Amino acid sequence: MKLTIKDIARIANVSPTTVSRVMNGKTEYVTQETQERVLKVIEETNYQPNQIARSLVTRETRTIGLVLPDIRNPFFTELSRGIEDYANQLGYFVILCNTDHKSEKEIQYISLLKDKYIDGLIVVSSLENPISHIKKITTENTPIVLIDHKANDEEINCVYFNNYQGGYLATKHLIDLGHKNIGCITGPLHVQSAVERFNGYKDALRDNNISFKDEFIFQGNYRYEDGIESAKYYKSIGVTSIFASNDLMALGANQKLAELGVKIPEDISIVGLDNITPIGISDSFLTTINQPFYEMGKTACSLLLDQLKGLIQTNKNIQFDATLVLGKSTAHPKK
Amino acid sequence: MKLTIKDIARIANVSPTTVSRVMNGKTEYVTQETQERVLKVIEETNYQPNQIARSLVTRETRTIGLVLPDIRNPFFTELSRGIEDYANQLGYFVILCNTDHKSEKEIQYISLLKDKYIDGLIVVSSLENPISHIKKITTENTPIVLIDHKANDEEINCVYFNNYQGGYLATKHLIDLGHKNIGCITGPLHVQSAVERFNGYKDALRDNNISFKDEFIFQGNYRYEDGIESAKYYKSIGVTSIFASNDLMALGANQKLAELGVKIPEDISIVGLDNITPIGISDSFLTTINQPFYEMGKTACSLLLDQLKGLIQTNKNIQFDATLVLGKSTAHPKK
DNA sequence: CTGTTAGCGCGTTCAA
DNA sequence: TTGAACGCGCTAACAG
Repeated sequence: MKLTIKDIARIANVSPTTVSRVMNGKTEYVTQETQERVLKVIEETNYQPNQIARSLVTRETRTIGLVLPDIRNPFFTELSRGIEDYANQLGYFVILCNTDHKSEKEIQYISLLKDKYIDGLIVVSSLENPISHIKKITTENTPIVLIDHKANDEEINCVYFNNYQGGYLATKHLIDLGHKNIGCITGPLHVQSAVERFNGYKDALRDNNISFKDEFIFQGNYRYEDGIESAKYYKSIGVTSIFASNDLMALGANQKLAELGVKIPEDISIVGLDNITPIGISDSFLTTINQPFYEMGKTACSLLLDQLKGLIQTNKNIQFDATLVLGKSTAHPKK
Repeated sequence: MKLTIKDIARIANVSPTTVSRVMNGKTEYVTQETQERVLKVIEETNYQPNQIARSLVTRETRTIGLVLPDIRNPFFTELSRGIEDYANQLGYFVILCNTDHKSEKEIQYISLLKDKYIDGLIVVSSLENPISHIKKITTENTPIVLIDHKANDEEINCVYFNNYQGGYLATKHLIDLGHKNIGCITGPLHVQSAVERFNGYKDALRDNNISFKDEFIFQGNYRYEDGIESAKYYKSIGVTSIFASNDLMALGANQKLAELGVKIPEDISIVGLDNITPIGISDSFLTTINQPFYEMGKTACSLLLDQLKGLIQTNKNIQFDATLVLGKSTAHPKK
């Protein structure tokens, strides 16, 4: 049979309250003596308080919910470790929910997790209008952090990556190497991040007096296969370099181009974006733009816990910078 | 302010007990009429019962703990999705804890999660003697499933992969292709799975009258880098094929051998084990042995939940079979 | 400094 | 068929 606070109290010859006080460090009003006596009993009996009962009265579960599309996606794996490491360090547990990019699943999970079960919520949303949706199903007082989304004003806490800067830096790198014919594999252009990356590409060209050419654009969908598909096209039109809007497509293009006998980077330079480090690819092969997933997760979690503890009141928008990671997939164009 | 069962009772003009009965489907003794009235109020007020309070009396949290070394490892990512999909489908949440292969962290997590917070536990242990350790910190009645471990008798529920068969099949495949000089990159031989895979290799040779040669063995540590390191050695001693005890090492060896000008599979065939499908590697390149991570997770979870619900009493050991997955990294040896 | 009382929000007797 | 009373194990308010 499990021991309760009453048992400990009886054995230590004190009241349950005193035991509670000792456990919770409210030791200011407890004699050194009784304190030691209680601690000894707790130690000896290996007593652990019932968290459920405790939560019922304190109204905190020390558990946060993490809702994301799919943990198998390397971004989210890394992100989740950032979140979990931070949370666990502060004594919080993390409940993980995969939505598979489905709105119904996302809404259902959030609704289930809601304010009764968790202290806070971190969401990588797949909804069209996440803020209004999520605010509808959660209550005022549930702290929330949105990842990969940017809010207006201080509606909600947001942590996101500067996608525009990512596209800009990637393209600028190619320009700096001397490239003028620069292809761009875009992401799905109904998605914000893809548009921003694309805008970065366009502005980098403009700022360096290189004219934008429609035929250099290949619309992809962020998938490895899109990179594969683009390869034949780019080989045929003769660009000297390619900016792929994410690493998956960059690697796909690289793979297929190599198969087609195109030398990377001698014939065509490739730069990606995200800096996922897939197993089995020699490190530092791909030149890319780093997106600090782990750090973003950590920051999201710290933002959440700070709010939870009342350390901050206002919501924040925190943007993470893009940085260039040099690899072996880019070089000067051939003369 | 949050609504409680009392509020609903008052609004519907019944007692809290009746509301409780309606919510829990104990409707046998409730008039159709009152039932509808209560349901209507619940609907209108969007009332959701407090799970904490409920858990305090029912003694179930509908939450399970998942303790594993590192979610970033593709095996565990896949495994966790198998577990989560199954759990969520049945209305359970999953709390994820990464131990980074550290015994202290593992013990600490399990101890924290313990029987008060969760209904059951799934563990991929890094402990030397997981069963005795884990049984010590958990109580009798906490259902537990161990993954990647095999128990004697019915001490505990276990789900594991037939590593021996994996090593055997991989080696047999090379033999069937006509190879006689077959290298083996082993895993860390203080780990059970590595020993079993190695034994599979040895027995496959023996059963086919190929003598075991010490110089064909390269001891690795399951890391990509070990594969890289082994390449030079294998090139120098002139094997025609290599069985790598996991895919990571297989891919490492492949990478380095290619750089050294060795053609795969013409000069050297490579077969791996695990069937992880790393992003950026063309699908089906590597010939390997499939380990069904997702299925194993699902099975582990179903085992746990069955036990939770009292559907099964005895503990089970469930073994998963190895299957060959043909890729492009193996071929007949040159004459 | 310590203990008594009350109550968190539910499910579960037991009596009506 | 319904409801009043009790208790799950704990913390908080108030006395002493």
